[in-house]
Amino acid sequence: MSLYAEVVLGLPLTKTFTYVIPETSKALAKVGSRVLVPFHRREITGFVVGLKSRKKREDYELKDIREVLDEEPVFTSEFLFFTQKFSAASFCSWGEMLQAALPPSYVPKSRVKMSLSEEGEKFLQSESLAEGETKILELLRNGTYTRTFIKRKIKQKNLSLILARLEKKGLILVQSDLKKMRRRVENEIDLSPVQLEMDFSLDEESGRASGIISASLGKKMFSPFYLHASRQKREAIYFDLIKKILYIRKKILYLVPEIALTTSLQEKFAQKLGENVAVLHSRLTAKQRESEWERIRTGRADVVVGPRSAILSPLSNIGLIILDDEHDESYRQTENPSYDARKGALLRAKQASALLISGSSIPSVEAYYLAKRQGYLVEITEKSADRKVEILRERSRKCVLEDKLIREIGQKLTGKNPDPILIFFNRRGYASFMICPRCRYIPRCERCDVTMSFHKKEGKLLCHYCGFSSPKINTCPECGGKLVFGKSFGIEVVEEELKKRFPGKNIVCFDSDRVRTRKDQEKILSRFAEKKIDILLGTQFLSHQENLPPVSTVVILHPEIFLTLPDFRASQKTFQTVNQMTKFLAGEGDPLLFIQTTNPDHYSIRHAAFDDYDCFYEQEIKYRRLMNYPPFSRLAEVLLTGENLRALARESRKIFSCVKDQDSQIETWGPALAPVSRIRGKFRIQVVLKSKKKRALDGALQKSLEQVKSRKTVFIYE
DNA sequence: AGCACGCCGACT
DNA sequence: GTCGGCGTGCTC
Repeated sequence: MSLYAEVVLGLPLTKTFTYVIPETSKALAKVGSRVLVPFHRREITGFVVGLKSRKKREDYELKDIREVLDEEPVFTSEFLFFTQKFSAASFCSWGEMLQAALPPSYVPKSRVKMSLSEEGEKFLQSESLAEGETKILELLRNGTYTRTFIKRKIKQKNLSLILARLEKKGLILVQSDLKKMRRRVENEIDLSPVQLEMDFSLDEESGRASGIISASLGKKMFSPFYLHASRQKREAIYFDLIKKILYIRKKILYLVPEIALTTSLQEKFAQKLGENVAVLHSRLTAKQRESEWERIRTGRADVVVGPRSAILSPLSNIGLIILDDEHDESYRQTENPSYDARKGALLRAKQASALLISGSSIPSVEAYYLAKRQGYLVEITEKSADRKVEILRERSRKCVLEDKLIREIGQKLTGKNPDPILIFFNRRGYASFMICPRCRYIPRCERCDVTMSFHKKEGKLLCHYCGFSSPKINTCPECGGKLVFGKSFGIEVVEEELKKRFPGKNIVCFDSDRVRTRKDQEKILSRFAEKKIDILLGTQFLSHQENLPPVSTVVILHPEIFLTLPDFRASQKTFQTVNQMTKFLAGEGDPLLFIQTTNPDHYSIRHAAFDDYDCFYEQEIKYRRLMNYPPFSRLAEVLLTGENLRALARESRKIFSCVKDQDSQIETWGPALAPVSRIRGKFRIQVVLKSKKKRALDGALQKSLEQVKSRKTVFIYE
């Protein structure tokens, strides 16, 4: 009797595929194993998600599994179940999600490669061929290449036809190669309980908070908590809880928004836990990634620390998931597979009957609202030190820095005890575009629908979306006029202005364009700490540096840039950014905060300046309620991307009409071109759906997406 | 996603 | 009439 396997593939397909398990592999093929399968003239890796002894229908001939790649499955059935639900909730492909859960080297794919045959070699010397054909053969003389490589090298259209012709004539050899990955499987081991010497003494309030949370440990069921407290307090409480979880021999998943934050955490853990901590993220080398992954899978690691992708780590027996800095939008993975790790954390904790602690000092209003309403909010409120705040209304658009600001900075720098100053401004480059005043020509990126930013220091034009750059041009290529800078200036202008106003002072600019390496970062930060820098100017990139020493004066220029974005969370983003920047104010010594803005009365800016989360929340939630935005509704943004704009337009209209047919009460926006309508040569069209009836939205979305052929990404806000 | 098939305009 | 564009459909 034959045995069949249900296989999912790492492609944007919703179906599973049935394969015959050959006699010889019967013992080996298990649920959760990787298999190599033939699929549409290719060989790719699939994942067994079910076994069957009878096939469903006889419509077509089933193919055999070529090879079972694992002796031990890579996925447990719990993990398969989790990813199935998580991918469905994220409207992305299950197979792609499973693929993303493995080290890339574990997902072999056959590459069809072309090489010159002996026949072809002879031909090349004697016969005459079409121009395209000769070019290809000449290229292949140098080696064996894949289709895509040849496509890139030779700018010939309908290449596949020519290749097919050459193959038919026997001039080229087409072979599929496969780099197979050996997987070093270690036996699972049962570690004796960790020797815990972690002693984090908690203050009274933190102790109480930790107590409230750990009280639910005994229940052994899913229990969510939201911890609203400062970073320091949160960390102490997390560690206290981690200790308790380890004691009952369960595992911990600790999520942070950025890879950079894993390093310092890892160090903190390593001192106490040694080998028991694993780190998983995309910047590890292939080898590191494999070894960390196997260590986690085999139960050698008790704690896994990582960014959003770590939600897909092969950890079993989870007792606690920590979701720190819950408000941070980098928990959202924006492409293939797209998901929100916060949603994943919730699902995974539920399935594991684990504790879930979300934490932040500036919660997203959605999460805060829910936590309040469902009674799992734990708060430790601290009054931040008194600060003097001055919000300067910008009067004329022409000046970079208001006179008053210049005076104040000058005083600070020359006063009795001069103290370094931090200045934040969030726009890279010198000017965000150049323009010909005569014919209105503006240099734009070839592959994206944006203007090229002018970077003076590097003397070039740069696209901030795809990274394409070209040398600076002075004259208009259309009419020969002299190009001038567009009116929205960048950080380099601020730097120039500061240097002009304060000659002799040491002014350093810290942005992602000029501070590239880790070493450069550290060099500047340590010089700043030693007070060898008078003014440190930086973009948001600087505000993400967590070990920046506090200073007595912080200046924020134009935080209202975000408010112009067509995004219902613009205020929240502004609040979070500004508030994060104010965290660098020292607690003592008359801290002083300046904000120069065209929008000085906006509540997000005002409340962030005074570090007043509660007031911000009250106002923001009012607005959300009024506008029926999340958390009072569910909002789904469907983004279609592809080379062909016509096809996209057609597909997007399909979504629109299908949703309307399903449920006329769902509010829709668009279809419309996305704010940036083309990136890297791919057009972007979006449809936004909104509904109070969350189930209805999901259902309608599911149904309409089935009919859409183009690449789609769904962002859910709730 | 990739890749083949099949149907329409512009050219040796 | 063919070549070569792109819309359409399929992959166990």
